[in-house]
Amino acid sequence: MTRPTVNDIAREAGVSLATVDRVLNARPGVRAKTISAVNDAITRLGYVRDLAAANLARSRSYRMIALLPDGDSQFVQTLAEALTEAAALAAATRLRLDLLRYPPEDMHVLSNLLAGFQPEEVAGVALMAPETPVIRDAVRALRQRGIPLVALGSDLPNTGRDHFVGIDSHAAGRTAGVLMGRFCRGLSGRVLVIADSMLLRDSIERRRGFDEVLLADFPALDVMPTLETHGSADQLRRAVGDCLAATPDVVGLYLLGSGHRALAAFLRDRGLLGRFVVIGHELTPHTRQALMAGHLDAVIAQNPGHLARSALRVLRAKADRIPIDEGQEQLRIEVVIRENLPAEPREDQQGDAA
Amino acid sequence: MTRPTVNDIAREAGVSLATVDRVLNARPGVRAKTISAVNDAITRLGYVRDLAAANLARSRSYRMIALLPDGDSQFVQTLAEALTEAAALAAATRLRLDLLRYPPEDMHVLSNLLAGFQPEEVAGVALMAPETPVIRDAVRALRQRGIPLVALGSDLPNTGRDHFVGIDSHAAGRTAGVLMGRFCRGLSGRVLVIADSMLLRDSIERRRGFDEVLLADFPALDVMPTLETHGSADQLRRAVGDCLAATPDVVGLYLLGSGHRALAAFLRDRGLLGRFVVIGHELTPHTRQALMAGHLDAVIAQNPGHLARSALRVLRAKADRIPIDEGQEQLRIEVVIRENLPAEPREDQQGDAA
DNA sequence: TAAGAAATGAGGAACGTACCTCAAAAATTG
DNA sequence: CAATTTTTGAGGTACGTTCCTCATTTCTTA
Repeated sequence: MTRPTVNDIAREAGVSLATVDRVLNARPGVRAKTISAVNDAITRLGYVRDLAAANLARSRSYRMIALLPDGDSQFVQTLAEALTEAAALAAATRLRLDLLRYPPEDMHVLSNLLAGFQPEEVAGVALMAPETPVIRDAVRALRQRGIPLVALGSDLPNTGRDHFVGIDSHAAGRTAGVLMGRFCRGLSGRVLVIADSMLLRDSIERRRGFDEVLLADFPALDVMPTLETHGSADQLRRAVGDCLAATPDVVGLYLLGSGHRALAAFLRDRGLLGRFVVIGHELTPHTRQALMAGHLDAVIAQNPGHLARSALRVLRAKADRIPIDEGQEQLRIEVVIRENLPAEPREDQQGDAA
Repeated sequence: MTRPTVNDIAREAGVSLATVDRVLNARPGVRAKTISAVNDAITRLGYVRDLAAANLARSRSYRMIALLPDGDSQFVQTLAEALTEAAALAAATRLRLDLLRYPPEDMHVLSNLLAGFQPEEVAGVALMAPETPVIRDAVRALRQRGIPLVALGSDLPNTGRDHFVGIDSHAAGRTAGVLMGRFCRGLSGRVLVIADSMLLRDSIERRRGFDEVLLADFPALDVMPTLETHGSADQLRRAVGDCLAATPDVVGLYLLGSGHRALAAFLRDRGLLGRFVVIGHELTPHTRQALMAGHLDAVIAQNPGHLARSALRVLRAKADRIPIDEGQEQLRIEVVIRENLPAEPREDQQGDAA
């Protein structure tokens, strides 16, 4: 009736507890025949190791590290908060997360940080970084030392990272493209694409997906070359202003990255708010506000809370060398419009010990 | 350096371990002054109770029950699988889930089932059922006995259920409405609404949300009275056929419930596939296929995996009387189009004991 | 201030697993 | 077959908490 324990296995298999323990924990000195006898008993009884007890006995505690670029990106900021929150909850199951920020302008700082992590101290690393050669090497070396690493938000496919926690940027761009195309049904004209910088893998892939869809399925829409703002509101005003002046038949705006506040301010000044179909990425206080006000028609987003929790779950699984639940870790490309905007996250996080 | 334990609290507060235990577990016989002394020590040390150890000591095991209506609804089927899968994972943390189905035509069977659950045996119940008077009474009685209950998929607001795991149907209907309106930009005409039955709370609320949006924001579209199919493909063919014959200017179809396969077959027969904007609910093998084929333009969905895991987490939290993480339990109203369709779930679930 | 009640302390057993040591048994080798 | 190696058994301690008992101290109140 109750759950079988290691003692039950021993009895069932006709061996001692010590032998069961050797088999369960893959310790040496057991004959193949005995091993299979124990495993048979395990399957016969339907034994499932009590992870709580196991971790308690091991007095295992996991120190994880999350590395995010420094700067004032709203998305990174939100993700940092989500990580902190997820870590607070995971603290009850002996996981500690240190959240570090690195200067995005110098990858050597990050590389040195990574090089300093030792397997005795660090049970896993979640990293959000572009895949430069320096980083690639540092990640490879880290994994060589036996420290699991998951790429967070932006993939590092050529580093052998253990897992990627995030959404497929290309598919996200395609999704944005379809929405742009469909929301512009019956219209013909040009679509402006605005990015911080086209050096980031994410931006490139989104743009590629977006273009694909518009080219194939919405011939009435014409996608213009990307306007790069480098995070500057002035540059955005200038670039978009010039472009609108030169091409009067703009019907849609696609923001690959940030700049929603600057764009809204600019459009408001010109009396153009609501004139275009506007689609952007990531749900931040700014995009949320723009959605509510109706200046922004849709946002393609990944849920920072899910991102954070998934990263911690995967890292723990990797540290324990147990398989991950693919279904649970598959993050959705969310389409957010005003009508399915989730309620504002509340601020009062009361971690109560009682 | 290491995590503080109950012994550390005792030392810090200058009391005995027994007293700390009394405070932590809200046992009687401690002066208010002592309680606050202990709590101060707890906050000073940043103590977080080790849940693994706590549950081990309690040798608490949770037997939860999930109750779903019987029948061949694809969504319920998928949800049942998700629950089984989530339960398999939760087994490692001493949770057992019994999944029961009840005949949807007789609520007294369900009511009797609920009446039979005793708090000594059942740590929590997840229930998907319409809110009839019989059920309302049974749920109230259950909670009176101290058994936590969460409403699954469809809310039971007047029963005092501990929590609702699911999405807001009204908002889901509004979301469907906006997509219908925007995907029909430039068109004017009628929109057909097809439902299994309008007796279900969900259908009513979706319909209400849908109507609201179309009425307020898309005056060019005219919503027709609901066609009820009662789950029968024939009835669907007849009703939709009659309606299309009578009103030639139909531009959109909205499926409140199931019937995607029957609708696709009907439209194919008539050579009408792809002629209308079609929007439906829930991601099932049928809607997935229809999305891929392009017969269905968007699906408003809730993620069955999230639903299942959220239900188990909430029930466990309720059983432990600890607060739930609102952020994590807030389920999103997903908008699924072909471009953000998640990869087909794989079948090979390998639960490995080693 | 003495009797009674309330609060606190001391100690131990238990939960299921990990990990250790030492001795005994079994298998393998020369 | 004896010597050696390998495998197995027996038993203990530890992890951090819960929950119990019984003794002792401290506070109330008549």
